[in-house]
Amino acid sequence: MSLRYALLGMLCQEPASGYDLTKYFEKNIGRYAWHAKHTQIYPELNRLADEGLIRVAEKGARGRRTYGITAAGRAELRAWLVHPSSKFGVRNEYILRLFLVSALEGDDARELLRIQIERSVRELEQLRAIVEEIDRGAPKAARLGFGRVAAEYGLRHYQTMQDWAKWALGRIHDGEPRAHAKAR
Amino acid sequence: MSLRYALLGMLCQEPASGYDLTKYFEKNIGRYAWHAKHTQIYPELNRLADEGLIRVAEKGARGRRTYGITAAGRAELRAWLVHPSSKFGVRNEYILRLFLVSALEGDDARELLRIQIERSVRELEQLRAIVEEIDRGAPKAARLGFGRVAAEYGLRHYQTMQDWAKWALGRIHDGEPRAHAKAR
DNA sequence: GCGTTCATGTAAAACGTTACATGATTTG
DNA sequence: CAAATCATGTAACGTTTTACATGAACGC
Repeated sequence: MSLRYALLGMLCQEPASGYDLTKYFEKNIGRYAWHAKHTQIYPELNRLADEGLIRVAEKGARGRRTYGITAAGRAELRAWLVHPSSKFGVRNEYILRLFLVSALEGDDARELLRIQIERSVRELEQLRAIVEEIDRGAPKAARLGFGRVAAEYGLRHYQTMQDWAKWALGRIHDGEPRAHAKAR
Repeated sequence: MSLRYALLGMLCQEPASGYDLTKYFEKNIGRYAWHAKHTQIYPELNRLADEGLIRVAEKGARGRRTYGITAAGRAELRAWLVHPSSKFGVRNEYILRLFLVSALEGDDARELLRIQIERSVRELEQLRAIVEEIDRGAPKAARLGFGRVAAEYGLRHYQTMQDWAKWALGRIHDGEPRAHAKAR
């Protein structure tokens, strides 16, 4: 059910085609908030159009259809955002891996945590480059999806992950690796 | 496919029943890394047992079966953690909502962001209480799932979310709400 | 003994991924 | 004119949720 709201939210910012939206998912929103592929996006767009929440605003070359949000669509999105819905449903394999690393034997865990930290350093470097590019003008890129907002989140998120992984590494060093490994 | 590794990871820390694991998912790992319900956990445990990756270590009252990981299970988990698999597949409705808020009209967005920030303040307070409890002894709670490691992640994660939401709020205030609302 | 928590399951429906498919337009 | 990219789709399969189901043990 979240997919439709993600789409409405993106179309609320600016009109876009299914192809555009697929790219936004890949680059921005899909990296941090919600992931979807074109095979799910196209049918959902057709459904949203049938329900009158979005509408074809423009037809382009190669059968391209640019959709815009309707008043009904905006109302639907707003209603969803306002209503509490305190239930989560997190799925993040990257974080899962970091959690599970700490279940391994001490040496293994240390080695794998170090690798994960290195990876997130590289991730951060790439993100910093993207943010700089956006901030130094690049007006088109800035508007794509949730460009700047997403990038800022990514920056803070990966920094947090890295700090946490280092904290976890320190904890393993400090002698309390797996309380139960000994007890077994 | 991630579910089975989440289960193996938890059983690697200490033996547990399907019922225990369901609770760990609700309280710890499911809040930050991977979410699953008992209707998915029980069949998966039976499959893992059939494959020899886990085994019934103890039978208790009310049909309770406590599983322990086998050597094969540990090897399987390790192999998965070592191999790169750089593809993400994030799904986090909470973050999605924060992203989408910025797609709304200025006033609406400000109001909703404030509500979200208040929520995460409360969330943080609860977490801090849990962490304190764990650190002040509470040896059983500390061992459940990824208790302390998960709580620390949660702490840092929610603090980051809150800081980011405030940053986003400031950005909306500073006159650049939705570049395209005007252009249309 | 009554309500709650413990403990495990099944089946249908909804959601999401993978593999397959097609053709138009642009770029070099 | 060949390769890359743009652009949209369908069908089979796998994963996850929702609704339904059952019964044992514990606390009051």
